[in-house]
Amino acid sequence: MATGRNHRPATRSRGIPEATVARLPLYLRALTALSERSVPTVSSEELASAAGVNSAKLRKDFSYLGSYGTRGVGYDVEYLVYQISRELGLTQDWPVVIVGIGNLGAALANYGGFASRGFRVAALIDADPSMSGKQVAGIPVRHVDELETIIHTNGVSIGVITTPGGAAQQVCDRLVAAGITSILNFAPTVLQVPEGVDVRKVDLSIELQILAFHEQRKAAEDLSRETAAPDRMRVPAEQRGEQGPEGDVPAVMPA
Amino acid sequence: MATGRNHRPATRSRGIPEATVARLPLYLRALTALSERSVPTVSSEELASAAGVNSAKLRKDFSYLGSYGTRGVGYDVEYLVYQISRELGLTQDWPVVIVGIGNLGAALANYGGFASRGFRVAALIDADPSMSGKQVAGIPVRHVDELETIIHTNGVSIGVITTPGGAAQQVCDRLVAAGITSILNFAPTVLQVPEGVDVRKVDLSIELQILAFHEQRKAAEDLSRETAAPDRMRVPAEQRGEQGPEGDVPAVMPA
DNA sequence: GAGTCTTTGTGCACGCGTTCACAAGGACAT
DNA sequence: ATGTCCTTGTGAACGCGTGCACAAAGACTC
Repeated sequence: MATGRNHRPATRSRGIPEATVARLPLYLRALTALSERSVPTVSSEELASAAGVNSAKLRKDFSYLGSYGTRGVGYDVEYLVYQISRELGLTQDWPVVIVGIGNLGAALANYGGFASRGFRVAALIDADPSMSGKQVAGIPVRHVDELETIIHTNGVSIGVITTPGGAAQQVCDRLVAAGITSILNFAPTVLQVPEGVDVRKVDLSIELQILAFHEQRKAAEDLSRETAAPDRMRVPAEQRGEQGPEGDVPAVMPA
Repeated sequence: MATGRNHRPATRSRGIPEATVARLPLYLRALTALSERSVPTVSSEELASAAGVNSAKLRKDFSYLGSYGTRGVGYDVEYLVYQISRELGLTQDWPVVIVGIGNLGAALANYGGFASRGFRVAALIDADPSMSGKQVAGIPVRHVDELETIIHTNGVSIGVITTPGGAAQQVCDRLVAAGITSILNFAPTVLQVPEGVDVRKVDLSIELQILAFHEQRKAAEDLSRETAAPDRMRVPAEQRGEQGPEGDVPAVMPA
């Protein structure tokens, strides 16, 4: 080390940019892989490429955590793993409840990625009484009536909602009232929460729609590049249900 | 309304900011709900609140699409639904393949949100031969050897990867080679793709880690506030493994 | 110990996204 | 018609995130 001299850039654990926080898990994953291969050190260039980001960005991200690298050498893998884990709060064990044990909830319960890295499924909760007591991924499903009790007894502060959209807000309200302050929402619903509660959402159909937008744009570009005369596009090529990129079919006009 | 007609603000389908595109599905969902309740028009304020965004942002977003509102009145719900659907490319039907029919893949196959809005599961694909022929959500699972054939015959351009992390890059390469240009990746892997291929990732453990970060920060703030003033609820000093926000335990220092 | 080489850490500039604040525009009543 | 009232559409300012480019700093050689 010897580098220990000062370097406490004021922007310590307080001011880490949100965009950086969102990338730390990515770095952590890449570093863990390196660690398992017993790689001792890694340069910003190598690590950045493994994490799929730009090396300057990575260095700047790490600079918010502190000066953990060695110039001319790179970063100590084990040390970085520890620092990032600590920064993300993964040195402690976060109990999590999953509410809504349908296909998706069951899939998440079975997902191995939980326990491995600081998270533990404290309980599975469902509103269907016929589910109660059944085991999913070795964990018994409990009725939603017990929600508050479960949260208090286990000191849960993170909840995952995998209910149908219609039930999500209701479940959310109960979770928040019971003391949950972080929610991961898989339901296709915009949750209203009070100040101080974090919500992150994962929404399959939104992601697909964004992809569809770009896909459409790419198709339109290809089409206009293919035909020398950009006047009339719309060739049978491609999928059946086609539509000009400027398909101004009024269809439904406002009255 | 009679407002229709004219308005072609130059910034047509070309320059829609990415951030706006990502919000369009949100607006669309809120509008669809209004449409089902037969609400004829909606103001930017109302719609914004339903979509969980700021009304100025919403108006600016819509301004990229064109001038579809009526001053003093608001937006025509049906008309906006149509315009946004068209912009997102949902007036056509996108065939999608899901690769990796484990718990998650099966959950997605069962998810109703697909067909309802412009997407159709063209095939389920898995590498396990014993899965082949079995039905999941009424769709037969086919072997990964058929991947290329399936994609070509159905003109698929969007692929969903729900394999384990180790297989993801390999599957991705095959999808891209077969002509897929948009990928939704659920595997915990950073995919390398050539120029022109869009990848969006959904990663449960990354989301949880981000929540954990904020949760830790909130806990640290509460703790430091508690020293001065007593707090209502919140029983113990938190779960077992607590750690100061500045827990500078050197633990392992690099050489 | 001096010089070279490598890689970090960061100052700076730029572009995107967000928000404010208000003029422009249209509906509706009189 | 004319005036009032309401809501949109947008110019402008600001802040965050990104990427470049380079000086600073340590390791390694001779």
